[in-house]
Amino acid sequence: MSKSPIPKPTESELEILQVLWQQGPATVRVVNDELSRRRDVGYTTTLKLLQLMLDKGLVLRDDDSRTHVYRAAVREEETQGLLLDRFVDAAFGGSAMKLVLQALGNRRTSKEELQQIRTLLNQMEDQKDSTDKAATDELA
Amino acid sequence: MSKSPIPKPTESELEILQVLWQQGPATVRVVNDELSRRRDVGYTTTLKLLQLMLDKGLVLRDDDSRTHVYRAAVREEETQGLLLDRFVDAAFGGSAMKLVLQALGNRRTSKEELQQIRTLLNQMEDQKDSTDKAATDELA
DNA sequence: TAAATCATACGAAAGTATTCGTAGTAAAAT
DNA sequence: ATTTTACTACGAATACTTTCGTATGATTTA
Repeated sequence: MSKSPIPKPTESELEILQVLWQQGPATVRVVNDELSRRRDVGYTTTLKLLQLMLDKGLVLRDDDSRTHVYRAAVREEETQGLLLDRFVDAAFGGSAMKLVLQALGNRRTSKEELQQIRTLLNQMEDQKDSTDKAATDELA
Repeated sequence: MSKSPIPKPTESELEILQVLWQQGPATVRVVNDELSRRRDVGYTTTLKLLQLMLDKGLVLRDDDSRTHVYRAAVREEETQGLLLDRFVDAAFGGSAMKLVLQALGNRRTSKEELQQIRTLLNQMEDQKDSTDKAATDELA
């Protein structure tokens, strides 16, 4: 069995996934109410989108009761990672570094956040060191 | 006169912009040859795309000679910044930090690149310090 | 100079995404 | 019990993107 070939969500679908990731399983009405806070969108539009997403395997639904409950079928980090890869290719010619520098540079970032990144950086360097050592040991 | 409302480039248009940013002004043929290195694309398709981009104001062209020369009308960093903002909203619910952590986390990044980020981080902290000090001075 | 090559313009088909109207039906309100 | 409200299904209109074929004309080659 191979992993399901779930397609890349479109922009609208992503909007819905955000709601489901944030709120957990929800009815069409709840999703639509949430979307409506941001922009004008008809109920049946949201319904149709959720139905299409069900077909694509992006969401699952519980239709035990008449009012169906939808939930995300794809994990947040995984999906974001996938989209990020594509985006880095499309907009930054594949250079994740350029993207990171842009994201950090042109933006107000709090000290706490900077520290968070620093911590991650340290972890990565540590790991790289041990990797390098392992590689050296290999050769010995 | 207000600034032109140049639309967000589509994925194909972005591909072309990448070429123009990298190579500088180029003919349709050059752009198409470059695109063809990556995927199968007809000459008139590239031509049409460039013509549409001209309409939208994404590129400019010099048609003094029969073989037109196109060049990007939008700057690379600016466009990337714009797209990045949209992407952060669409895929990361507006959290640039989550994006950066993802980008750094799920990827092999060289020591040099890590150092590059560290340097940027230091610059940002310095700037933040001086800003804080200025704000403090204000209050005194 | 005739034929082949190379270029642009443009219409239109094909593909994909988004939106909404309408029909049908179940549940709730009166 | 009848009316009103809430929900799903589905077709179809609209919009946007991408792709290509064909017409037309200029330039180069034989």
